[in-house]
Amino acid sequence: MRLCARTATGRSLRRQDLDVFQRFEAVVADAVSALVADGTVPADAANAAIVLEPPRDPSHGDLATNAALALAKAAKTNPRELATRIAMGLARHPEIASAEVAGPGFINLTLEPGVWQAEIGRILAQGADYGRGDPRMEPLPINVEYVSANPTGPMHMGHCRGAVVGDALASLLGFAGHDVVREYYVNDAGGQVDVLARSAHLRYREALGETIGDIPEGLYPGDYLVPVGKSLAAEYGDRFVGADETEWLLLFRTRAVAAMMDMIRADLALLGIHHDIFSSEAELLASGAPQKAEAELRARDLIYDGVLPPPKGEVPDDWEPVELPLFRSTLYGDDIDRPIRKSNGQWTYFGNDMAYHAEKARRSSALVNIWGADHAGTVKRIEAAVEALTNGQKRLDVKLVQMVRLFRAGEPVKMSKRSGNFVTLADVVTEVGRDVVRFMMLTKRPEAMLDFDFADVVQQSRENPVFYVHYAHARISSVLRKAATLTLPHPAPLDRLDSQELALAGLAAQWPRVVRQAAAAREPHRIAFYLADLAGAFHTLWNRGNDDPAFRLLVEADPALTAARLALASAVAQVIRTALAVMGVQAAEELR
RNA sequence: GCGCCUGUAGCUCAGCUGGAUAGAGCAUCCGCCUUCUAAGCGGAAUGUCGCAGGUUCGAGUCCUGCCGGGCGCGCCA
Repeated sequence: MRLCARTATGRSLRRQDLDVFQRFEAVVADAVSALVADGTVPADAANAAIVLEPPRDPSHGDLATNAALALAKAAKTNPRELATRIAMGLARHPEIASAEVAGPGFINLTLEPGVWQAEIGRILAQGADYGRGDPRMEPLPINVEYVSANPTGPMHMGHCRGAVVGDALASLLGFAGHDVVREYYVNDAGGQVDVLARSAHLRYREALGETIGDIPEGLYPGDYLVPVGKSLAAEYGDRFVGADETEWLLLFRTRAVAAMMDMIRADLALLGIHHDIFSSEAELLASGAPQKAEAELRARDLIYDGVLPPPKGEVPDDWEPVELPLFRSTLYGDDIDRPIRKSNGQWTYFGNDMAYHAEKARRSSALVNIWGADHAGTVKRIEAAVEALTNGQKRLDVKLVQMVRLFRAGEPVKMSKRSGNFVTLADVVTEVGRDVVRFMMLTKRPEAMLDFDFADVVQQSRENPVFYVHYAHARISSVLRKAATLTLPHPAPLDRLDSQELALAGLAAQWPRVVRQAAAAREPHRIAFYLADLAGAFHTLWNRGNDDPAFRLLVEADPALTAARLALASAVAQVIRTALAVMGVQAAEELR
C-alpha cells in the first residue's frame, strides 16, 4: 500500500492533501508497520494485498479492511485475534469513532462525523479539481488511440461507441493525473483508399457532365464524394478523364482522403471529440519504418521466412502454400505466426501497424487502443509485436468495444452498408443530442453489446440514467438559484447535518477513489454507474423533504440548517458536474 | 474446427482487479401522493451467479473441462 502520493517533482504530498481513502489507507499501513516493527508480522508479508474499501453493507461502518485476513497466515495467528490487535490501535486514531472486528476477521471502521463534514468543505474549496489526481512521474504521455476509422466516408453509428469510450478514457486518464495523447491512425495507404480514389474519379467524370448511372459494385456509392469530384474537375478540367489510373490515382486518393478526414473531424466535433495527433499510414510507410522494425526483429530471430499451414476449418479453393516473412507471435500466445509482407512484397496491414506501434511506443509511457470487437482476432499479434519491439518494457492494452444495436421504440433499425443506408453519427447526435449519446455509450461495460433506443434515451423518467443524473443536478441548481437571495451564516455549521445527509457526503467523497480505480482499470463506464448511484442517493434525500417539509434543503425558519444543507447539495452538484465533465457531458442547470 | 468476448432476479444490467448475508432499475405485489422540491414516493418479494471440477482462510471474480449466445478466422482493412 502506498503511504503517500508523490508529485512530478518527487515532493511528498502532505496527508491533508490526500482524499479520505488514501488518508486512512495510510493509517492502516502505519498500523501494519507497527506489527512489523514489534515482530508480529514478518517484513516481507507487509505488502500483502491489503485493501481498504467502503463496505457494501452500511451497517458495517464507513470503511472496512481485510488487513488481518491478509496477514494472519504470515503472522501464524488466527485472523480474528490479529484483527483485534490492529483494531485496538486504530480505535485510538482521533478521526476513528470505532474499529470493530467482524466476520472472519474484517475490521470495520466508523469515522467521526467531522471527517465527512470536512470533506464537504474540501469539495467546495477544490471545486472542479476535487478528485483530480496528482501529476504522475512518467516522462512520456499515455497514448490513447481511438476511432481510427478508415477515411472512406462519414462516421456512422458503428464508430460511435469506440469514439466515446476512447475519448472518455483519455479524459479520465488525464483527470487522474496522467499526461495523455489522443491519437487517430489514418489508414490512408491500403486498398480501401484506392477504391475511394476510383470512386472519386467517377464523381469527377460526373462533375464534367458525364452520366455515370448506378455506382458499380465495389465502389463507394455515397454522394459525399460529389463535392470532391467537383473540386477536382474545377481544378484540373478533363485531363484525367481518359488517363491511365497511374496518372491520377495518388492525386485523387490524397484529395479524397483529405476531404473524408475533414468530414470525420467535423462529425467527431459534434461529439466534442478532438484528437491531438493524426498519424498517417502512408507517411509511416514512406519513412521506411516497417523496414526498420523488420530488420530489428529479424536480428533477434523474431521474424523468419516460412510457410503458414492452411487455415483451419473450411479451406478456400484457391489456397496455396507461399513463403512469407512471418513474425513469431506464437511466442506470445498467438495461434499462428503472422505475415508482415504479402507475396507481392507489399506490407500487410499488420506489417505497417507493427511499425506504427513501435513508433508510438517510443513516444509514450503506455499504449491503449480502442478497437471494435470485429478486430478481436488481431489483438494478440499486435500486443505481441509491442512486447517484442519494446523488449517487454511497454505494454499495449487493446480495449475491445462491442457493437451498438439501434432501436426505434422497440423496433430494430435496419441498416445495410451496401445500399448506403446506414445511420450516421451526425444523424444520431442531431436527433438526441451530444450529451445523451455520450452518456448512453458509457452505461454498459464496453465489451458487452449495447442497445440504443431513440425513444428510451430521451425519456424523462427514473429508468433513464441520463435524465436521472441531470435531474439531480438541475434540482440542486434550482434550489441554489432560489437561495441566492437568502442571508445565510458563514461558514455553514456542517455539524447540523444528520447521518443520512453525511452518508450522501460520504458517497460524494468517493469520487477521488472512483477516479483512481476507473483510471487504473481503464474503465470509464464506472463513472456513469457512480453518477447514477450518487444521483439516486440525492433524490432519496430530496424525497424526504417532499414527505416532510422539515427535511427540505431550504428551511426558512432555520438559516443555519439551510446553509449546512445547501453546502452539502452544492458539494454533490460539484461532483456531478466534475464527473459529467470527465465523461464529456455538460451538467444541466434546468430541465426542459 | 480454432481464437476472442459473453452467460448474475421474470426483463435490462452493476458487482470497486479474491472478501462478509451477491446489488440497482424496470416489471410484480402492498401502501401512499395528484403535489411545480413537477416529470411520482415508500415498502415487500425475487437468485443453482450457465454446468462440473480445481486453487485457498474465502470464488460471481482466478485455473481446467463442458454447454448456450455474439464476433472473427489464409497475404483484407
